[in-house]
Amino acid sequence: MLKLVLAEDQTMLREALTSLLGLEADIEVAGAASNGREAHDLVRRHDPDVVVTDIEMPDMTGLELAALLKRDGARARVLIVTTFDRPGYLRRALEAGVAGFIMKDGPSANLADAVRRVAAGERVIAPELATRAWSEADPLTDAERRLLRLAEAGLESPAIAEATGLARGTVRNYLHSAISKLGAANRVEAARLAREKGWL
Amino acid sequence: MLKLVLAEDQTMLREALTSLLGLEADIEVAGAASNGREAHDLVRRHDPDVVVTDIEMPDMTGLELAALLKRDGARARVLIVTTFDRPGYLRRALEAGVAGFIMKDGPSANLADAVRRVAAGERVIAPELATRAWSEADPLTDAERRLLRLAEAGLESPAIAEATGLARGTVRNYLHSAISKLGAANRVEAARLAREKGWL
DNA sequence: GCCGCGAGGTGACACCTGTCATGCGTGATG
DNA sequence: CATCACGCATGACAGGTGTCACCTCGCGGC
Repeated sequence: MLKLVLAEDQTMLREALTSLLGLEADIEVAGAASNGREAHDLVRRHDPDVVVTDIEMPDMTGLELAALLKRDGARARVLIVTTFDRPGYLRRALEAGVAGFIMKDGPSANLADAVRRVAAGERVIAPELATRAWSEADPLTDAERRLLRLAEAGLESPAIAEATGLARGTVRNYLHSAISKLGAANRVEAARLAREKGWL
Repeated sequence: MLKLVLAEDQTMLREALTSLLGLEADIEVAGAASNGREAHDLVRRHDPDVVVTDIEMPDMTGLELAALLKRDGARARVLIVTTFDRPGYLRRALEAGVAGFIMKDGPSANLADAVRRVAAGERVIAPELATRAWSEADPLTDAERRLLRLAEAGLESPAIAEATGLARGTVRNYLHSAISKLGAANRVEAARLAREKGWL
């Protein structure tokens, strides 16, 4: 019997997956959480074989959860199930030592199958992503990422400088650097591109 | 027996919902589509009692589908199931004559229930949204919306002017108008706010 | 006919932005 | 010790942006 913990913030999908996985004869859903922190608690309490988790959740993302479980030395193997085919996500997931990474766009029959294979020690990666994961590395520095996030929200350079403690000129230098690394025409496009790649 | 057609672009959720609704004794899922256009075909073919649809889908959104079915004079009643609690979406949905509007964040047990009530002629609206729907009307004109969408992608005024056939000055006038209507500091923030309200 | 109105446009001004050259510390590496 | 890279900063310039006052043209109402 495979014991698993589920983390997914959308209630309807969480409950639907809980029901469907529960129907499998060899799988038992020990707990379902709506964010990473709750999931972390559930893992400590139930010591499951597999953790199935979304990425984008409030409070703690699935990627942060995976990194935390790795640090804990938890026995559970992590299977990421996500909406977004952002290469950066897969890359960060692999760095956090996850055992599987599949997409919500794939057929749901894949899910139980992936859970079994992950539990058996296999590594399961959505094939359409496998080739792209390492093809494009995140070229941004931490500072550039931070400023891009602020620019994305519509802050102007003086406001960003204020918020970060940097000089206005430095803000523009960092953004310039990000813009040219990404091949964008301006900060707005740069933020959009970085977000699409999963680098933000 | 209630016959229904489902439209949802995320394969995993679509299949999960199809299974769960199929388990209900009084509900039959006649077809499931991954976008609005496919769903429209399925409705014509199956003439269902209820259409359960997501909003944000490629090719044709759920809101466009609802409007189209209304124009067709289709018998089917439409139940929107969405991730986003954007007041503008609910408002547009009501204008398109939908019979129900619930959120994926609600418990999945609600879904079958909502389907039955919608089929029975009731109107079902997620209570947390009902009060907010008409509280804030979309103040934007069509031109402003179009330009905001382009600005959001990172285009600059000359490029927007080129794309729309307007003069550069006019582009700035429209954006200025949108910015001040939304109480934003610049076009980027304006686009973000409008998107959050469901006006874009 | 003419009045008003709204869509679209012009021009000017202060400020923000993207680009680039250049400078100054500090800590690592030879 | 020298120097080299790196993080942060400055200054200057062309061009984009936000704001505002004002113009023009077409069209429906009176």
